[in-house]
Amino acid sequence: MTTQEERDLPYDVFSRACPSRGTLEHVTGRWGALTLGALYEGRFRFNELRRRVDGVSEKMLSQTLHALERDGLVHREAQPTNPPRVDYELTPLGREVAGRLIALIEYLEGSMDQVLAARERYDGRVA
Amino acid sequence: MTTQEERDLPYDVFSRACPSRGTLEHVTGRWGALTLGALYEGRFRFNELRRRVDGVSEKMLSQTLHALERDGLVHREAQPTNPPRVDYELTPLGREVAGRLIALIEYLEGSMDQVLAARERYDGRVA
DNA sequence: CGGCATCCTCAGTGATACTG
DNA sequence: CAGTATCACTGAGGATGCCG
Repeated sequence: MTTQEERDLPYDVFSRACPSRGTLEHVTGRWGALTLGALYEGRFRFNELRRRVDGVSEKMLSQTLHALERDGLVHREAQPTNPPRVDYELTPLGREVAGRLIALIEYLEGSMDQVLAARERYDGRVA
Repeated sequence: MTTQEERDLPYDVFSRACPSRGTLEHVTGRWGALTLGALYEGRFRFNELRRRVDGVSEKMLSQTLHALERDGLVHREAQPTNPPRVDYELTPLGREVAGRLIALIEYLEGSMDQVLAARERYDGRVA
């Protein structure tokens, strides 16, 4: 078995100081994951995204998009028209990352029956 | 292209009310992701885990493990000895989930050069 | 429409102490 | 060793208002 110590990668997310941990949090964070998931479907304007990611506030979506853009996962394209039009889409890198995230999300969605059953068992034992 | 509306799954994480969103947050949350990642390597005792997940507090690790156990992703095995000995390991379901998470993490770790470069470009444009 | 600035709150988090 | 309990604090995040 490969232990963590043996991995010895340049960017080890298990280390507190590694920048990869920050990026992982942008990607997997509450709104990051959902935003990437939504963008995996295509290219969207700000308010379209906002509607797709149910519950996200304007501020958090804006903040999330900035973080992802800075990390090179999302491309922002603004047209200086009036009214302004801004489109967001994944970069090739973002697409790779989002793809893996989607695999996780879809597996989880498909396993919710198991999860819910486990919860009932757990709560039954504790209660 | 498959739009979100067309998916129409029983558990849609994009919906605010869906329980899958809660589980996704347990899995991808700050400590959840790292804990699952660590447990993917094998079976560990509480304090062993604590050392592997750099920076996690006792309280947060405990809380994280409880949430993952409740969701049926982690199995907890306590021996009523003295001193007490408790081992944690992934369930089969947890192993599937963690595997997909690992794929994401490792891709991200391997792409950090790109990410860091993107950040410099971004910061350069803004500054 | 697509934001940014501000204020405010409370839930997530860490530190500390204690227990079986 | 493997936690639980308590407290204090920070910052994530929501609400509101304004602007190009």
